Amino acid sequence: MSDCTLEDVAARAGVSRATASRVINGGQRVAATTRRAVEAAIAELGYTPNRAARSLAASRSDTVALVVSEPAGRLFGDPFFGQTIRGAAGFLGATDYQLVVLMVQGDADRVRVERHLLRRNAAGALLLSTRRDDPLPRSLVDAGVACVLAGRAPDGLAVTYVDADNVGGARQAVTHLVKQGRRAVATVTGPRDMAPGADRLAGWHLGLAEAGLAAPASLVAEGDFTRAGGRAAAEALLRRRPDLDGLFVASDLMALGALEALRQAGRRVPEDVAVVGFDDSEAALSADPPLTTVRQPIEDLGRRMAELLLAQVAADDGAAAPTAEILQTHLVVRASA
Amino acid sequence: MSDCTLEDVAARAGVSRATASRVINGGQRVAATTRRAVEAAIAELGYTPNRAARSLAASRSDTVALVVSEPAGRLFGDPFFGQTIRGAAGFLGATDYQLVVLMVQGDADRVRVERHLLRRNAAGALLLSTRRDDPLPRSLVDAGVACVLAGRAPDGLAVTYVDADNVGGARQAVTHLVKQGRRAVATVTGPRDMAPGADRLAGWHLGLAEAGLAAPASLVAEGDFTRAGGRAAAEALLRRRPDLDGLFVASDLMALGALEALRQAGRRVPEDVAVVGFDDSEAALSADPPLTTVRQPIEDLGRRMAELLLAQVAADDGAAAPTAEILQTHLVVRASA
DNA sequence: TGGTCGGATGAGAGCGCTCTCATACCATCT
DNA sequence: AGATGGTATGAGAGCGCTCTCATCCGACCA
Repeated sequence: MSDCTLEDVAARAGVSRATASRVINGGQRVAATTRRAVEAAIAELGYTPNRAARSLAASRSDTVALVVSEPAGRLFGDPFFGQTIRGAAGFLGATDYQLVVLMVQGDADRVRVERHLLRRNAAGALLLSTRRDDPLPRSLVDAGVACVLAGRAPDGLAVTYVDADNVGGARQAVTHLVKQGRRAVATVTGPRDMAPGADRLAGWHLGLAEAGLAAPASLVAEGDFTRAGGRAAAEALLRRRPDLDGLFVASDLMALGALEALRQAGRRVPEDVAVVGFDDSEAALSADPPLTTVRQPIEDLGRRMAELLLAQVAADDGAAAPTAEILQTHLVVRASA
Repeated sequence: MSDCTLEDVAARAGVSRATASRVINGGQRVAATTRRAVEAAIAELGYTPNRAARSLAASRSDTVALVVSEPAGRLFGDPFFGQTIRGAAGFLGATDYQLVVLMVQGDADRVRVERHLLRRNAAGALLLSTRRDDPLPRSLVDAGVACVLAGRAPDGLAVTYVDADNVGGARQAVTHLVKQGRRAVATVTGPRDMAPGADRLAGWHLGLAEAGLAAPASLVAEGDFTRAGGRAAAEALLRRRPDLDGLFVASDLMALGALEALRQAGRRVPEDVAVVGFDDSEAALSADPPLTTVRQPIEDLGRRMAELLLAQVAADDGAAAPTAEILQTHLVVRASA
């Protein structure tokens, strides 16, 4: 099984190396009998192509880079990171491509990774990064390196991306609250200059509008995706709007803080105030009461990113139009709303 | 910056390709002035070696495989997975090696991955897998492929591994409970045929022994690392030992279940029963009350695994003795104990 | 001064594969 | 029968690098 080359396969099948190669790569222009002979030889020998030789000769890479910018890793949290990798690696496992993980933790790394990609050491890149001002996506696009972003692309950047339906998910959450008879449905937002923060707020607006309810500024408080921030925002909301009876919080972690604030204020959840979070993190399940929340298909996101990247690589006629793909979210109803 | 080969560097430096290569690879037997000339050329040209060509010519791989067996991914949970990758990839980023993630989700994958590694398509493998009966580690060791396991190695397998100090962590937890004056300290264990389950139980025994307390079987209930399992085990414990005043639960998730059982039984935490978990997962923080727990240095674990693997690869005199490395755990005191 | 030794360097042969061409072959058409 | 076209195949030139040898040159010794 160990070392055996194309040459060996060719010899055993009684053909030339070129023909054996043809069979392996799609097998166009090969007579059926010849192909069968080669395939048999491959099976008997347990042949596996040498990846290095292959990509050297073809001057293309069989590697897909997953670039993780450190701030992203921190903010999105590990589950997000791990699940995305799982999705992408799972999909790529069925192809000839391999997933290599590139971590960017400082400027030296940034340069190294950028050079690596620009020199075409990977077929393309999957970018995980929250920073909207990260220059890497633009460099790659300009250099014609195939890439796919996780999360909505920055304005003005024509690049393929896959995102969870933040707007739709938030809308769903609000609709759910309204259906429970809530009329004063407030929201704790994420930072508004981050796409998920802005989008979930937009979804809240949409949900209220659909229900014919007003969305005054007094029902909006900005958090920062941390637990403490969620708590502070909820407290402000409670002060401004004592009539509050529904609360959509743009992340589970913030919702945990909001739950504290509500408890402290003597409000029962969900009797007095119904709460819906976002993310369906582990924390949502362990909250008290368990949090109704919006689940994002993170693993699917990783998978789709990989899929779209390969499509882009395959159709490398340069002019491949950037695609945007929005993955449906799903409301998980628990006790809090 | 883009394509420029060793040949270009050599030409610019006025030397032969061989000499340029020497400078890049350790630079033995090269005159100081020559070396400087080559280094200058490299800098000016922004040269980066072609990985494929390199590993083809040297017939070695610059790739480290991280093999994730699916059951492991599920059981350990995503945070474990993500953090390990982060640690390993972070460390490897500073070397010439790259981390490729290989997911094993079925038999086809198993064969593919095994063949991949046996054919030396990677310099070595980092193995993440809970199944003690997984045949992969043994195959690799037998074939002389460098590898490092996450978690204690199965008995009889001479292989390097890195593990968190499950015994010590559990001991610490128990000692903490005893120091709070608890005398009837029970434990909810993981499955005993899993190393972490067995080791944490051993730590519990150790802690009690050190405190001069007895450890009757009535204080032990087996869980399965799930929340429901933890709840059931705690209920059993409460039934058997109404005098229970301390509880060490071998995972946070199970501790969440135990907390439910205690609440239902009308016991206050920590007043009536003090509880300590294990893992310091996100859930621990959001539990009610926030869980005192044992934190494992997962990211360090990934980093050390990578480090030990490279050491093994470097010292490939075959007879490299397997190393075991145990990473210290750390008690995080919150409200539950 | 001739001989010797050792370190610096260059020449060149691959590593295992892909891919372009040229060639051989057969069928079809005039 | 000769011309034409299309398809299956083989020959061979690299891809960019490493590594073994042979070579060269200056230093040192007798």
